[in-house]
Amino acid sequence: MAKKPSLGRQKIKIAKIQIKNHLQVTFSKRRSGLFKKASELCTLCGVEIAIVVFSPAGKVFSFGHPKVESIVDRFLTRNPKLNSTSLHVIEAHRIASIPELNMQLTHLLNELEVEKKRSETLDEMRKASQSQFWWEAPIADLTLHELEQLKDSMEELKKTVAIQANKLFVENSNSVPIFGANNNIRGGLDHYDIKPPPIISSSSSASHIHNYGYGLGLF
Amino acid sequence: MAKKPSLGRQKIKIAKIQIKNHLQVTFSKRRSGLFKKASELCTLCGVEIAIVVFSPAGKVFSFGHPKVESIVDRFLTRNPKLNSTSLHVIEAHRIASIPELNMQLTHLLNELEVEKKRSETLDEMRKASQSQFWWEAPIADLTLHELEQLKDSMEELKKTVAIQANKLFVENSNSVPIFGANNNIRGGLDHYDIKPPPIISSSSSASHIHNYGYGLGLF
DNA sequence: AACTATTGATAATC
DNA sequence: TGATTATCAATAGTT
Repeated sequence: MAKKPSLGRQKIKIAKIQIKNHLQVTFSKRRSGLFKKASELCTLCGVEIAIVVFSPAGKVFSFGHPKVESIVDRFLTRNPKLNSTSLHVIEAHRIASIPELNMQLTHLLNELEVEKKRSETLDEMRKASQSQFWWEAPIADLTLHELEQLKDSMEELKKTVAIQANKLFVENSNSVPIFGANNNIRGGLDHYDIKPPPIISSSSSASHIHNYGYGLGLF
Repeated sequence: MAKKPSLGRQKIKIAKIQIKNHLQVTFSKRRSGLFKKASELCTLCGVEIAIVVFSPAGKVFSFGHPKVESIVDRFLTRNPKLNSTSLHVIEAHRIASIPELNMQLTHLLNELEVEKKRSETLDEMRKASQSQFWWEAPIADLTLHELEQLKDSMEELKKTVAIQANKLFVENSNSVPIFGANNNIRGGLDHYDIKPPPIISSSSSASHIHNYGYGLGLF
């Protein structure tokens, strides 16, 4: 009888797999392969790795050692872990900068007052506008699904605020002491200090709208 | 003549490599291998991947398609892309003449929270610096233990700030029904977002940051 | 960095 | 899913 053993692995072109079932299998296999490679790299070289994958189905898979959050947070804030040496340096600056901190705090309290007044004003305006009609409409008409999405959005905002708080802390803990060491640096660092960056970041966040056509409404 | 060809690849144990030189070579090889696998997975399965690696030397290497920031941001906020349904909802609300005021207020509340957080942080730091005298001792006199204490208290502060951020959010979301009445939160944040400011991205060309991107001709 | 013998990953198949 | 196998691709050790 002519046996037909498996052809075994065949060379494939690196291009989008069209057969959905096939794609799912390949995704699963290669994802676990990728995570395995990552874990080996961790062990062999003692490095820290985070991997985040959004599947075509919108599921999120992640690998992280020691922890995805800590690594991506460090990446986002561009803050390498402080070793004791850099702590020395930073702390030296901090000690020299307590008066500067106070000055900043005073300045900030002023800013905050201004912000509070502005927001109070706008809140008044909002209340006034409530007497109009715009919000009589929607919520009751939303489907459960849509309500869940609203909930997600709100949770995202909550999370964003928490994350930003962390970022602020880390940024402050690094950049503030430097202020005391050199007044001229202050202006430059102000950019990535606190103020919600103006329009600039809109371009980066706008880019998430474009994918390459392989998302096809799956999200 | 009896040549002595390479033994070729030999099996290795997955454990931390001790020989530094060897480790560096392996790290380099396997890192590029990992990124290549990731890019293949992107192409084959049409998924979005972000990888961040902190090398033992503290350098950052990253791979991202389409963009590390957008992916990790989505991961952190646990918020999948808006699908056409929610986009439709948003647009419906917009057409229904939701006042620009709402967006501005959302933006402003964000700013205010950020300002509050900032001043809280600085206030904490100021208080800490006033009450803990040992900080003011010459840095050289600090023991390792004291430095660790410092680190711990900084981390504690970070947590406090994050918690406070949550409280603020909840308070505001209770007193400002606008959040619930329209799904504009995401859209609003897209324009006024508190992402890591773009300036830093210029440091991706800085010597200590190494980025690999799918679609940049690197593979 | 380039080379090659081997191991390790995985495409096809069940 | 999970297992098998023939093959391809990655890489450890060497130059």
